Amino acid sequence: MSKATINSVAKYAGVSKKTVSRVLNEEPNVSSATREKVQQAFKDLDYRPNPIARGLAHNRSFIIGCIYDNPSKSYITRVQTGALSACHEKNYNLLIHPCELRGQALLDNIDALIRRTRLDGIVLTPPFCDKTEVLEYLKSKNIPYARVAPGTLDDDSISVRSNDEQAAFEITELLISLGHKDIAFIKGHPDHSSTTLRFSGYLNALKKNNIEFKPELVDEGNFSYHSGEDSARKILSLSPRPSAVFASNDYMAAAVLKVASQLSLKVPEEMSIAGFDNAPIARHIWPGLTTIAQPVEQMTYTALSKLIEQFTEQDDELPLHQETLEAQLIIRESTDKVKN
Amino acid sequence: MSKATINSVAKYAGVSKKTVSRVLNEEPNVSSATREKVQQAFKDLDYRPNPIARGLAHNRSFIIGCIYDNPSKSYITRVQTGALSACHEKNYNLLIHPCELRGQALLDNIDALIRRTRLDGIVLTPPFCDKTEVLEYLKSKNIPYARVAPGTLDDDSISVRSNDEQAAFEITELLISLGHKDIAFIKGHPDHSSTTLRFSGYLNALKKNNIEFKPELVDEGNFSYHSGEDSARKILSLSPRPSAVFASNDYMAAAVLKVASQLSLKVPEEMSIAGFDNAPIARHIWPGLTTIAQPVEQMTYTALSKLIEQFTEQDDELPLHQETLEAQLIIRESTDKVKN
DNA sequence: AAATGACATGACACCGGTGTCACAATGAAG
DNA sequence: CTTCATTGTGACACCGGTGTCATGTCATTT
Repeated sequence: MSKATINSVAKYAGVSKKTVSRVLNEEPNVSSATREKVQQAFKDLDYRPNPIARGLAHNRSFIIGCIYDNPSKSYITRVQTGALSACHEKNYNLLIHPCELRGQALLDNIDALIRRTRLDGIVLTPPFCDKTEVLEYLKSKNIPYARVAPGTLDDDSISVRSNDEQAAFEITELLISLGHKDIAFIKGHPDHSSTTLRFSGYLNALKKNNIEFKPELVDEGNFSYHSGEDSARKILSLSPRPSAVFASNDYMAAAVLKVASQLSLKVPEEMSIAGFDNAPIARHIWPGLTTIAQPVEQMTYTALSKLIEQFTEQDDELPLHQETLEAQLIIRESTDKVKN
Repeated sequence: MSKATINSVAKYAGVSKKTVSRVLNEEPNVSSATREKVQQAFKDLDYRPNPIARGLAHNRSFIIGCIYDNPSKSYITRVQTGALSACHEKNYNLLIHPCELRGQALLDNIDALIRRTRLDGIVLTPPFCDKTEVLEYLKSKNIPYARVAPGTLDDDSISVRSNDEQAAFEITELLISLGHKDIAFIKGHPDHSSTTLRFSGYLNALKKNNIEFKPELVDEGNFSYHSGEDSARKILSLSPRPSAVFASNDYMAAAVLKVASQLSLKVPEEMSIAGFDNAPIARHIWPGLTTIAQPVEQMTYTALSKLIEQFTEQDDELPLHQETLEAQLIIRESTDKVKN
């Protein structure tokens, strides 16, 4: 059985448990002869240190919490994938914690998580990464945190994001370059900073290309498929009808496609549609959606790696707390030249 | 700061730490006066016991692992939701562990997980719940586990599933009742037991309704959208073309819909399509997919609750280790009467 | 030859809880 | 008025690691 403890290893190797501990942690001042004896004992006894005991001694849990409230399962899964690979690399464990941004007891909820698990740090994903309330609470509790895809980089916390605004600008310019002038826009959930950023990329692209901004072409969604349907119905019944719709995410874009089908509008011949996020649905519907792929896994991985590194290198000031990764335009079948 | 330990509480209340521990664990033989004093101290000092120390003393981690290898993000998320609610209820933590069924070092991978975290139990989701190799390994290591949606109930482990075979039978009968006789079937991934069960439900429905089984109408997929596309292309180019397709999950059904669109085949007028799982995509595409909704959250919740209960009630033999929950037929727009 | 310092090692307390056991106080039974 | 259970309580060791400090062994310096 895997009953080997540090004591049994010490006895087996004929040294003190402290020496075993030294070998374990690669501390200096152990003779190579002793080191080898102990390492042989590790192998012979199939020993693994008990992380719980180690945690108690260090007053650490080696647990990272990941907080999210996001309707997109694929986004969540991608965040988890990135977070897990960072954790595994550094021998940490990941605890997932879905919770509601607007829940009445958000801070109590997070507090309960912290106390129940004694976690060492937290990864905040949208929309929590922009919730001042949460950030200040964590600071006051002295819980280190890292932010994934925040809207602002104004404090000195670890933040990794991608260039939402620039990407929205590019996809809008793509539509413009295809001849579209009346480009409708569906906004995302107001609690998410990406909503503002993407809208602003859209506006910038119009401005740069001297296209008049028409407020009636903008509708407010909330990133859900359902909200996209509502917005699409409004937008597609406008007269004159815009020739393209840029939705702030792929679920809403898919909803636009559905409504277009119901109205027997051909996509992309009569209507171009663009989304954002490169969710699986973007390639699971026909025509496939032109969209933006963000490096979600990599953002999370990077943020978490920085966070964990910060635990170990206590005094070295790392100035590179903030990073912006590139998003990528993906052109599929849902966008085409405007029909004259 | 939340520095309150059992020692500080003991001093504050003027009792020994053992007595505090007794109050914490609701042990008998504490006078009500003492109990109140200690409970007041808990409040005054805002004390929470340290789960790590408790874990060390008990040689427990209060961690449950959840192992999965599933291409469907929504399925994973639903499993997680169910697992989390069971864990929170019993003050356990959930560790997610995606890993590859066919990876060369599956058992090593699981072994590393166990040793790294010292977890108290494992939830196995498809396809792991049917992998004899894994089950036997866990038994040999004495790690308690619960199975979600296993194909067989032949051992005495905790298992919660839904009636896949019956559900597939019903959805096939629905198609038959709509007048379809040539109903194609796309199988799932051979490693998943649901693949066999769903196929067998399909066969039973044909048989019961005296419809000839035509092997050329069956194609092998692997639950992925991509495999569904391949199968759809084969099936839809058959001559004569079947009037309906039943795919073993919604992703493959969505792919059939895409291929049908590309061939300008109208769904459901010229072709009925049914899926399985009620994944988000089933209602995110147009027409919406007729499908089967399984109580995934509830299955996982139930399995995990039973598992955790088993830790506490050590000798009481609970005979209700196995349970089957009802799946539900959901009729949407993708199925209709056959055209004559 | 004695003093110095670098290195190697172990004894011991400690992290924050829990289990075991001893013991005092109380009440009931003989 | 003893005797004996029962109840309430605390001292102490222990879970499996880590930190601190003392000590022993050398090689180097003076």
